[in-house]
Amino acid sequence: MIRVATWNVNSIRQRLDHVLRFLGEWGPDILLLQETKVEDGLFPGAAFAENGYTTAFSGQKTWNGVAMISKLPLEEISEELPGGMRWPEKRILCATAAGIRIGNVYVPNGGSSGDSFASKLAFLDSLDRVLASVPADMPFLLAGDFNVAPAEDDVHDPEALDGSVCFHPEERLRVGRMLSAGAVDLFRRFHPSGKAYSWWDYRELSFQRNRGMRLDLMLASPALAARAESCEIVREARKWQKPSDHAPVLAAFESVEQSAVLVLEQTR
DNA sequence: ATGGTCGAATATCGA
Repeated sequence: MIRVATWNVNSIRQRLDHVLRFLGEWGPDILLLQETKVEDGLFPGAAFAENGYTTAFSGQKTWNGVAMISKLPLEEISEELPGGMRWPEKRILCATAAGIRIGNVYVPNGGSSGDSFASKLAFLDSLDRVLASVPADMPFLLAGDFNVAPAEDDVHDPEALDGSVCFHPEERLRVGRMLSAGAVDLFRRFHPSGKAYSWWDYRELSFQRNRGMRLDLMLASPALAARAESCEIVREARKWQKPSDHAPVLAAFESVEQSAVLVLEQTR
């Protein structure tokens, strides 16, 4: 079994204790982080090394920043996604672990000014091309903070929020394209309906009132989705002292050896 | 319609 998680931590330096606690209590083999908000020279890699994890990170001062924390070796670490997608800000990190090519993304929020929304749509268009470039038999995971709630069950009030940032038809259309092209939204594979959120605004007691959005997604290629065993949102972490506004999302996959046995049994 | 709460960096901006 291989466990992979994604978490927008809203500053790795503010959330270091939370990340170590999550690693200890939930045991992911690989954890993808977004919004680390730290340049590479100040990334707290030693704290993870002391606990037996290897790290890869791509950060910048003040904003953005992505990282991967792993028990397993991280190979072919790159700031480029399959098909050649790159981005001028530090929003992309890609590596192979346990034979799975894993793309970690922090999609622009797109909420502050006019051209930032256009840039968000361009980022989502590029992700669509990334997925199209991946062969169906390649185990590939595209995960992170997409800043898009794909469906009505992914927001607390779809009527009120329709057309607003993170629940705008143009954003949902683009995520919908990825899903209809064959990418599998792992959380919805195991929880096809029902309200579910991974982010709650710090303001207006949103978490206490459970008014949130499901913005953190794990999209699996068909080959990897076939090996998925579970996918959960770890709401508990949003209750910890001084939390991130996002909760981790954790998925489990059969190891290649397990799935090979399954295929043999099915073809017998 | 506005502001509400965080984080980085120290006045505001981004989310």
